[in-house]
Amino acid sequence: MDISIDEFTRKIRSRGYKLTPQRRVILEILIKNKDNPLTPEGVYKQVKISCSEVGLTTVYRTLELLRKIGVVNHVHFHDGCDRYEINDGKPHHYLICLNCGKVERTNLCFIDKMQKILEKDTAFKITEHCLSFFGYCRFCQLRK
Amino acid sequence: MDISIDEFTRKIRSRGYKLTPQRRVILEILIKNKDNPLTPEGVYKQVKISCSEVGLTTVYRTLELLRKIGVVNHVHFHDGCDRYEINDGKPHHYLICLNCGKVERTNLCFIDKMQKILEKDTAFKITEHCLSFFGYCRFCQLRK
DNA sequence: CTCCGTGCAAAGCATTTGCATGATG
DNA sequence: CATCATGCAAATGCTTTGCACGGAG
Repeated sequence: MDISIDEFTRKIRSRGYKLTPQRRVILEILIKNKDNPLTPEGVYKQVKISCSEVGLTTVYRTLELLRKIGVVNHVHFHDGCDRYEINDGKPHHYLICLNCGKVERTNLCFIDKMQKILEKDTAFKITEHCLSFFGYCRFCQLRK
Repeated sequence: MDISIDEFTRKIRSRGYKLTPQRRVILEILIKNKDNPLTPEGVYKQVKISCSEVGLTTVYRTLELLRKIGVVNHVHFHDGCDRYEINDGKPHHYLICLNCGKVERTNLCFIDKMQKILEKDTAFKITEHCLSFFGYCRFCQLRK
């Protein structure tokens, strides 16, 4: 287990933010779903399932806060809503099937290399990136 | 000039879609803005500037149509709206400054290679991808 | 006591849909 | 002239904001 809640709570506190029960619950859910980027609505539902109570507004605000301090990443599946995943320091990239919606994760990555070259070439200081691939999974290829 | 409107209109017609004046205007605008992914609203404004009349709904529908037949790409800048750019066959990737919003384009790309390996490893058939980098441009780095 | 965080309700936008009208091949 | 495309208005859905209440230090 390379993700600990303590590590993240430290990060939150060190920035002067309080670790409220709501923030803790949301963090736990994100850690539990580390392989599955959740929408704010998805986080909200999981909160209910775990028998806790957190307002949807708070979910939105917390996710944005966590993103700002680098605890979660922002991901897009082109389906009209934002998704968030815990940032464990490894690159996460996704394969999204345009037919069945299946999502596969891959951590194959040339991005580090690409990022370094880009930073040198452009003098940009890169802090985040977002990469998703879209296409058809092996089953949907057959079904067409 | 490596982008011709005829090339795209052929693509549209060959799929059984009609080439209406509205679609033509939108195509022209996308070609004119090939270095600058536009939001549907942005396309709509450009239409007005060029003294044409196209409903916003039609803009949405046309962009989605063009995306489906591979004429435009879908891009995300994490700012709450979709963006579209003409697909000239070259990879387009972006550097988005989180401070001033400046967007730079780069076509440095390991994605082709990455895509081939991914397809082999996962049996996914990849048809699109979306890659953006976020960070701070050289000016905003100094201003902080 | 002062802040910061929360949660409700309402507002704000981007996007989609229903439907009657209009244009195209 | 049948079909597909358009455009308005309304609906939808995700996200943000205003504001009063509540809790921690």
